Amino acid sequence: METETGHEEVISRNFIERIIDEDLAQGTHGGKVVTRFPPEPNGYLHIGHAKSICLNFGLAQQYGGVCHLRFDDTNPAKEEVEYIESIKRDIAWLGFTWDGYEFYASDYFEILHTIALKLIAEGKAYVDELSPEQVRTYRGTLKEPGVNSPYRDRSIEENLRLFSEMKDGKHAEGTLFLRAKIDMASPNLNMRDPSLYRIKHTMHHRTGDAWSIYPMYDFTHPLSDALEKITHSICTLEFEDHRPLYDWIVAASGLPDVPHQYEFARLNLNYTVMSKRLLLQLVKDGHVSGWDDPRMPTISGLRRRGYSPQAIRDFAGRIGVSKTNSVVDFALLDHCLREDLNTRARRVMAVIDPLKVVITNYPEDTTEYIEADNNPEDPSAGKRQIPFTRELYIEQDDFMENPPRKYFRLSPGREIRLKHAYYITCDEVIRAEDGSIIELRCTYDPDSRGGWTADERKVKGTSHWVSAVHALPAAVRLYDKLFTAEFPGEKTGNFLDDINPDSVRELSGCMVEPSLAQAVPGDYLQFMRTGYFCVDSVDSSPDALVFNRTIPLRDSWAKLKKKMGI
RNA sequence: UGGCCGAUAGUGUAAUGGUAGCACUACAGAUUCUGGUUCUGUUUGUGAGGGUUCAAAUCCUUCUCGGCCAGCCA
Repeated sequence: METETGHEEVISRNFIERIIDEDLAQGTHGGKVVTRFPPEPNGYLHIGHAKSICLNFGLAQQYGGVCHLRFDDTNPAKEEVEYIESIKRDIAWLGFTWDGYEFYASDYFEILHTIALKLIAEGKAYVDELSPEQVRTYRGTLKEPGVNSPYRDRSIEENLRLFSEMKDGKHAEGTLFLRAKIDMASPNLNMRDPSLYRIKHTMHHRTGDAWSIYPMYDFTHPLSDALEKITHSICTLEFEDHRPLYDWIVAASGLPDVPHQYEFARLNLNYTVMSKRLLLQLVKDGHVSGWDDPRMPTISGLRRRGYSPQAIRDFAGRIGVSKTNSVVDFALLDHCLREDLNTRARRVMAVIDPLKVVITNYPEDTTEYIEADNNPEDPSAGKRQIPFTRELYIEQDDFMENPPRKYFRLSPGREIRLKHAYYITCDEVIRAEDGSIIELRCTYDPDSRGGWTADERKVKGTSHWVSAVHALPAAVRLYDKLFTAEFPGEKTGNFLDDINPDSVRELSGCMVEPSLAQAVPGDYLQFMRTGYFCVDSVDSSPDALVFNRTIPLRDSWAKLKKKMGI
């Protein structure tokens, strides 16, 4: 890329790109780049996974390689088909394709078993029968070395026989297990004879009851990578300690292709939680309506909330890739969202908290249609006609009887502009018996049609509005952060203590412009002057519209109000 | 304190021996038929000490702080 000065622009690369560049230069993997995204189907994908997905699929795209989607389904006790479906849906929605490269670790069970046999035959693995408690004791501690299991030096024949019995389901869970024979004194606990296979008499969602032994992650993962000829196996920081084991397993297998593992820092976001265990708890305990609750940081939650895949991908690109543990500010995600939605969202008028306005000098029984831009940021989005009549609704917030300084919306005697329509002046305030304001009587200036006048007089305030007879009633859900604390659970140790009691507020009786009758889930909408919204994909129906607020518009008036102490 | 990893404005991320930059946030102003958008500007940084060098965020060294690891989970 050339800059204006003609100098070559330095394109900064993250540490993984540099490694790949170097590998390509050295011809390490025959010039190939093959990555993989290896979710365990035991929960829904969240924004942290999106970072990994964008990284792995993005790298493959960038280097003309491929990225495999591989389900790491080695623990049937926790995994379900529902999760596989949701994961595929989410990755596709984010905009990535894996074509024919869809794999399952369970497809390798047969060959994995063969490799296990080979390790046993070479004296690199043995069947142990220590109890789980004993295993813990024998493993030693962080500072003290472990002790060899008394079963460590069984004959190869006996190991083979026992392993075969395990496979044939002749033993109970937790009795026998296969472990690698490495080094019980290693300072790296992962190398203290890690387990390779455990007995589980559980139905597997793909292999059914074919197996009563299942391979462990540390055995399965490196071999799956080698089998698929993965070149760069990218995982998160907590697996750094596993890399020596990863390399040991690949070497012991004798498989020809040697993938390498690289670790990067997982995404942390403030004001939310990112572990599947905690997210599962929110779902199971009913703190949210499900994995796709619009307050959840899951991909499906963000989608239902109205996020665009482009915004999420942009975010993933901006947070960078490094080995530094960090916490990204939620404000950056907000920014990416608003920036994308600003160009994408169709502008509509919706009054969330209606206040009736009667224009006394406007004829009754007259409807005039006013033209409005669908998106001022994008002329190709076209225009539409909006009905204007004598009786309208505007936002309660857009009227104040005794306005403070710098308030330039409607108040008695003051003139404002109705967006796209006319200037109106408030003449009279109508109250209910309890004193509350229920209606405004206004007059309009017929010469201000379209929102301007020939005399070019300044009208600072502009309100959105809907025609009372044409407006569609709707429910609107105003979402806020799920947690009030920047680091949920930091104070008390229990993240539930920091749940935001006002994370959702549902308003009914909102009035939206008639064009919204055609809105469908997946549409990106901006309720002018209010925020970005979408049609709720679960609860909305044509005769009972439900909108979710994706994110409010920036509101400098709210800031000002706060500063002035109002 | 066994091992591994990390530390650059408030946050995230560049600079790989040669002018510490970018984005977000915050703040100030301009523009605006959305108090949106857009534009302009401002504040703030190399964890500490020592060393090598003409020159150190970068190399060496000591220290400090933080993260991860003792599942038959991934």
